[in-house]
Amino acid sequence: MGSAVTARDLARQLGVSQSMVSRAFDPAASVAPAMRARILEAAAAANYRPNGIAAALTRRRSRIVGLVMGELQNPFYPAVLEQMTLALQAAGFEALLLTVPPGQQADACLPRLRQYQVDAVVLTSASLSSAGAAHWLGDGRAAVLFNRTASGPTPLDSVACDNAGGARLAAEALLEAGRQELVFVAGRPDTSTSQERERGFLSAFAARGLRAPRRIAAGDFSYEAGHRAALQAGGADGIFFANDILALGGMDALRHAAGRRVPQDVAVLGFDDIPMAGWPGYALTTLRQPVAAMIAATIEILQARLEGDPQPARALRLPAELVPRGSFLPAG
Amino acid sequence: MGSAVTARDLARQLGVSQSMVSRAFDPAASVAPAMRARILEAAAAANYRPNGIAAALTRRRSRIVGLVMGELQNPFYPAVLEQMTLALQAAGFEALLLTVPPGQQADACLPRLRQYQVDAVVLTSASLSSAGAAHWLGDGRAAVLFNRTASGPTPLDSVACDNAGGARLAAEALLEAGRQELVFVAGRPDTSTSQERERGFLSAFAARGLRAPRRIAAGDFSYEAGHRAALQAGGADGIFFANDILALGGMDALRHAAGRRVPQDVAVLGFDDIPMAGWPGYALTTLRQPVAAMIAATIEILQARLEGDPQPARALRLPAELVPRGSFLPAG
DNA sequence: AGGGCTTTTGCATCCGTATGCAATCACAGC
DNA sequence: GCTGTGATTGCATACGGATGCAAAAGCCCT
Repeated sequence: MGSAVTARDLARQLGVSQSMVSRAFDPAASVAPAMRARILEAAAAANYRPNGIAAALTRRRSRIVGLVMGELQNPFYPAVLEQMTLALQAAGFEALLLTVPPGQQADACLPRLRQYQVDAVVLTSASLSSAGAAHWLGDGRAAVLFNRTASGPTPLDSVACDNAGGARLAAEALLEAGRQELVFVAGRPDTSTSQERERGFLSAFAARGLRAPRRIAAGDFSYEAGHRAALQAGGADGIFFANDILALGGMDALRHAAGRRVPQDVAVLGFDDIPMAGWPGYALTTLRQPVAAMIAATIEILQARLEGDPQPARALRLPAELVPRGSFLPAG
Repeated sequence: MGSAVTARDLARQLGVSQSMVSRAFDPAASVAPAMRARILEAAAAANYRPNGIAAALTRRRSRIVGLVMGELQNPFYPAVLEQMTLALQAAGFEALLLTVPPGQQADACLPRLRQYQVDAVVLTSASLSSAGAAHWLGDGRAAVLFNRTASGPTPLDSVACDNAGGARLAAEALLEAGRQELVFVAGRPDTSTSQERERGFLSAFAARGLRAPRRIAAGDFSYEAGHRAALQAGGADGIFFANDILALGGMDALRHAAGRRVPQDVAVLGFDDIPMAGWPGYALTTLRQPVAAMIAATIEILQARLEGDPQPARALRLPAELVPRGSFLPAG
């Protein structure tokens, strides 16, 4: 603390000005190569690193990105969080993690984020009101919705996977396998993921002139909700759950409570491809989200926006991939 | 950005000095009640909040706590992360999330944490070298190991659950139930959790003058490792896994690959009580870590240290609780 | 050698807030 | 009404670095 070396200390020690120390750390600054080398060497020796807080103050850019997470109990997100943090670090940002207190709107986090001069926000789970978004963006800060899409017209960029397309794949595979009585289990109704997956699933039926499959509302994206939903599925021979965690709960219900065999009696499909989907006890056939690509895209968009990219907001969609496992083996 | 209201703006508008605005936000400062009310009201109207970055600069305290996480793929940690973030927020801190790139020492994160003037660090999974710890603490910053204990003599505080005691409970329950051929499955060997759980498990045997149970090294704390380990368990009639995720992999192996019934043929116990342990498909009997209490203790220690508490480092242990489920029903 | 240029460097100042210190004010006691 | 005392307030400066601007130093050419 008192022992922390400052740019001034280093400058004095080297007999140069503090500005030069500052510039030596800015690759874009014009500094004689010899001088830069001398400074960086001395800095390394003294264990000096520019104070990020002070830099943030003058630059009006903190290089901190707020990560607003909810639903951390959905096993899809920990992996996202881990990779996102690493990717942000690699891009030169730090990640400030905010958890939305259950039931709250993400808008509640904005004041705290502004207070810490966060450059950008990545929102998963929770979304922003368009008023909140407009306010935030108006300040020259960036925001990206991850695995989510804004409902109304919005100035927010979003990155998600092609939920509808993935769900259509699920429906087509089930239909081609000759499954007759299909069911869709919806998750949290106010999420774009659940809505889009439902829409995509239905679209395959419409395209073939079939009547829409039965729909069960699980209420939210939890194991327990999936469990309950599956018990209402009656004699369905194919169930597409809005995400994996629902599907796992559903499979357990089907097998242990309803006494039905998966996949012989009933095929089960999920969405996300969380680690547990691959466990032999479940072997859940599912649609894999291209997480790595989604994260890369997110960061690219953030950086572009921070550099002032004036494009209108985009809703980027990356394709989901069907991962066949034991809970349903597609024909062919 | 340009539109951000500063304390000066507000002060000018109110015809007072900037200092008064600053003080109005400091509950300990002496400000006439009427003045404070007037300022806070105007602040609210103007949507003003003190710039945390600037405050951090003058205060030499950022009110940011670094959270160094690893093993985010272990479902025990997401819950910890979520609660920890909420608790830190409630205590007036922000959480900066750092992921240790796989295989790296947490020391690698310290420079970045210093750079952002983080007040304190909470380390889960990864640990600090004692040199790194000494350096960090010497700077007036705090650090706490969570769910981990330092191996050698160390100046680091730690909060964990009583792993040895919990493991002893597991052993005693198995022995009292008359299980004869017991096995301990170790996790990552260099973690205090695995070591202590093993030690505690063995101690129950020693106390009864029984020879030590068999030991299988899973290698790390993953589902797959647990799966592999269980296949080596032969005719064991009771297996205590160093944590839940190992136990789940083990149960699947026992049931689906080894064709053994749980709990009739073999009792299975885990440690942590992750959400999946409660799923009906597993119904894993396990030792619950008192996560909420551990987090509260962690924050309490952090705060005390930041206020200069000179106590020697403590290793706090909170008791684990046996949660009986279907994978092993203790006698009585 | 001198002029016109391009790099390098240093000087000052600013970012937005906190805080020690001195000035001011309010109010009680006499 | 005047002085003493404590509560309020304003002033000035510091925190650690970034950066516009001008001064200084090279450099190339005629």
